[in-house]
Amino acid sequence: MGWQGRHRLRGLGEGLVQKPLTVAEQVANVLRESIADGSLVAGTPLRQDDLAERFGFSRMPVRDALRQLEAEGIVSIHPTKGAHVARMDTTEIREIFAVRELLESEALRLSVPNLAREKLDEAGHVLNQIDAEPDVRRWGTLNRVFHLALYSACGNDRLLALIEAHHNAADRYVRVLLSSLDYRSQSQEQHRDLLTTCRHRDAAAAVRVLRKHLGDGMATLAQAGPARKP
Amino acid sequence: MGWQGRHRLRGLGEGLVQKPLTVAEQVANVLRESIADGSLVAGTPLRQDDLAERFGFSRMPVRDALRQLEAEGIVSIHPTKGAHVARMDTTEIREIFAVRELLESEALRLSVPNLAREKLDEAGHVLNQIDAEPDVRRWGTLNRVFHLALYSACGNDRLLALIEAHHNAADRYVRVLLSSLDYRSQSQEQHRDLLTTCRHRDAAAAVRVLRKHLGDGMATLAQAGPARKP
DNA sequence: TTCTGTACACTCGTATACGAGAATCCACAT
DNA sequence: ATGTGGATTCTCGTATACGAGTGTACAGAA
Repeated sequence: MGWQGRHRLRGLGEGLVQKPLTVAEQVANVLRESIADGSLVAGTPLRQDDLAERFGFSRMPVRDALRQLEAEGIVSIHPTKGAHVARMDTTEIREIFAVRELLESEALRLSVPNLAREKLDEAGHVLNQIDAEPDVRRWGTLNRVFHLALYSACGNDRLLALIEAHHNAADRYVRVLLSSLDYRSQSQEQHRDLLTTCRHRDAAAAVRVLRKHLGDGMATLAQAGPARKP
Repeated sequence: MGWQGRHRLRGLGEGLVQKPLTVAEQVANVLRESIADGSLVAGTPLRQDDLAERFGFSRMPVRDALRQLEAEGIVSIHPTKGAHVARMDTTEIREIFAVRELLESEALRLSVPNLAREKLDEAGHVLNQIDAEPDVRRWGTLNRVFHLALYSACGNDRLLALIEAHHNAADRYVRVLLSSLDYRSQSQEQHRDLLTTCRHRDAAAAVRVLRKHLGDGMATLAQAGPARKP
């Protein structure tokens, strides 16, 4: 496992700490990232003792973090049986992508007319970063940043939060796709189409591109067929 | 406060306990219900010590419960400052209802063609229950049951879960509406229209009715203007 | 050899305990 | 009378400790 931080968790957002970051939240952030980037694969048991020892804290903040992640849907907890990285079968992936398509289409439709030029440029910059980024692990994060930038002007924070949550839930599976260079170039092409339509303020066309983008991703994923329950 | 259960929490679903109900979950259920039915109004501070003593347990399960409720968006937690029942200003209510309209319209559209006749009858039965129910506190629950019954055949469990969560988040504000008999009768009328269109398998019409139903509710709420920050 | 029962080990849920940070209140000075 | 400083108190976050439930492994009997 390559994610142990061990006493060195704080490191992002060190300067502008509005809310004091509790240990539980830091642990949750590290675990979420490790799950998203594939370091922790589906089904991996998450023992409270192990995690506590690994991070160098007690079990209490670990418990809090696990509960938080359970609420986000990326770990499952059974009382007396422990927690494990949530599994997703094909039907669940289909469900997630259906919800994503619904949420993101609406957000995009609302956002396009109000998108500032800076945001568009920012999104374009992220696309270039993706092209230049060799490390697949960071691709998921950049992908999320790009999409959220396009939705950012939708004027509904709750909608954005939902979208981000579902992105996180799906990221570790999407990452499987990204190992394929074919899919990556196809995805980037769609991303640029998306950005262009947004620049032209053509919301309807943008939504069409987005729907195809998500549909292609899901189809590839469902076809690949993720791991089954043991 | 009229919600203290104190050592007598278990009582619903006593027989078929698939997962052992932890104390934390029981506490969460009681708190959620108390918030939804208005016993705990927005802004009420939730002190861990108080709750623990009131319920007769220690602070640990209370902490777990609060974290769970925070994830559901109905309580806010600030580290070192404690938890309180989440406040919602007008814009947030607007956001919630926008999301609800999006989610529930889609669920209804998908569900209508597949709704079994039993479910329709069940929904109709719930409507009669609402008419016969004098206690406003139970109205919110019945309302949720009715709506979810109509969506139940949408074939997307995750979508249903999202809808239920947003119902819970909004329930305590909707409850304010229900104290008005005017709104209650209007709402019931729309409910029956909704059921009728579903019986005719007219998804488009059903969605129109639902949109108006939700739109009216939000408009009334936004106009009423909920409590401000102190 | 196989099946069963018992005992052990493991993990979680919950309780208690301690330290740190924030808020409040009172006293004192201006 | 009012503003400021400090001390007390309150609450939370985290650590440690204990009890209960479950799974497993080993031994003994069929």
